Amino acid sequence: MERELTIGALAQRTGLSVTAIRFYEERGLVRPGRNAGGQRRFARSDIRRLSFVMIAQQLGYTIAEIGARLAELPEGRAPNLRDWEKMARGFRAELDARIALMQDFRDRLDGCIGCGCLSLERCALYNPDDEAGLKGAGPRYLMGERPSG
Amino acid sequence: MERELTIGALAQRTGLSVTAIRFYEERGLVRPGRNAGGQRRFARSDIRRLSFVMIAQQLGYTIAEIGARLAELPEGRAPNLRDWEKMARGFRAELDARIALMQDFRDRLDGCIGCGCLSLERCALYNPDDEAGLKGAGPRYLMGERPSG
DNA sequence: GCCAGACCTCAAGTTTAGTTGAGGAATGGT
DNA sequence: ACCATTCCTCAACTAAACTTGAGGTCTGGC
Repeated sequence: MERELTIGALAQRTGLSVTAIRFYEERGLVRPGRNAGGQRRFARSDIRRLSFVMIAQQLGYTIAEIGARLAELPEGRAPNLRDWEKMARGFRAELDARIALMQDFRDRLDGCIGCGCLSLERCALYNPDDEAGLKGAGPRYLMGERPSG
Repeated sequence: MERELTIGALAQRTGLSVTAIRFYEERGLVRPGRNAGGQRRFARSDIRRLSFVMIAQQLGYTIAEIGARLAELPEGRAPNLRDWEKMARGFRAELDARIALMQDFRDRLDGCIGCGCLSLERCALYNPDDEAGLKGAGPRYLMGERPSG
């Protein structure tokens, strides 16, 4: 049983394409070594790293945001369970916030879409009392940049 | 008080940029008329139409998906409350499904990130019992295309 | 009736997240 | 040694959702 994985093996294990993995390397999400012939050799822990990337992407995070999360993991050695758990705690907290926000959106939705207002100035969805909630972290295609007005 | 709005006025009311509104017209999300000089003139109901676009985008829907929803509204006349409510019902149902899915993801997350599995083959997040749930409708950057493997 | 500011079209550029293709080198089983 | 498969780099292409720029026209207040 090999200690290291070729890019093809990693692709098979994760379901990602080989080109996607190279792209992720370019963006700093994985840092494979090279063998004598110049080919990439990945640690087994990179399976998990890329799993995390895929999951976070499904949840709407960008590569840059995911990279920032992964940067919390130790650099030199393979991250252990404790490292992952620590990192996952922050991730889960953000996810909780996102879910709460979506529920909030949904609850406002009936009132807003169905209501008689024709102006966003009075729209509950665009002018919720707690504007702060919308300014927090999170993927921009989910939360969006608020229009400046 | 004017019955129709210029593109600039609409931009101010919605917080969108003028160019974004032109782009949305190109994609069929609004269908303004033109005045004698060839300039766009929008109905007041387009404020609401664009509000919907913005909200749906914040929730992760693509322009194409939003266009499909808006196509449910009547074409010739300005949509009334009942039209909007009918359309919003379907939208809300989808949103509920999305929230349920995210909660599901979150619940699986602790086990998956914190667990000892190094292979996606046994990962609860990638191989949930109810695969069907992931294949349903919804924005692809939230739900993602499942990798083929 | 002048003219700043708003509007018009069309083309090209931007970012994100990759894919596709060309041309070549390394790997590993026989 | 052979050679199919896998891997390498680099450049260019794709799609979505806009923005920016060039060059020109309309509108409306004085």
